[in-house]
Amino acid sequence: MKRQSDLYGTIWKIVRRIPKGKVATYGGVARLCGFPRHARLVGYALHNLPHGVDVPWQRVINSQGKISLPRSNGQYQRQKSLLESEGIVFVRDRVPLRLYAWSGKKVRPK
DNA sequence: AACATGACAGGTC
DNA sequence: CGACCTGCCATGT
Repeated sequence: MKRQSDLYGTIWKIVRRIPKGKVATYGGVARLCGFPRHARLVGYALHNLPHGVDVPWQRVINSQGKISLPRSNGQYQRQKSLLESEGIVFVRDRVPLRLYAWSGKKVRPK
């Protein structure tokens, strides 16, 4: 199989480091991977996540602290349930900042 | 090679 | 806080 970009592997590796009971943002994961501004790639990597691999994809949410999956088709509820079963609390569909694994500090090298 | 897409983020209004 | 626009960059057609 064509070894997809190592980027995905790196991303999955970082996502695996998000402790249970905590969450991280796409941008944050990208930053820790050493690829600032590749937030969309993180989403892409998780979307292409093969079944069976041990990656807590549900712990990654967007910068607004919300789930980035469509409410239709049960996708949204599925992720929410997984997080709640790990102790994550939602306040008006948002995860409190105190539950973030890493501070969402931004790096603006520009 | 050109163009469209996306599980995003940041800034503006 | 919400709606909108712009920047990003790997992927797929």
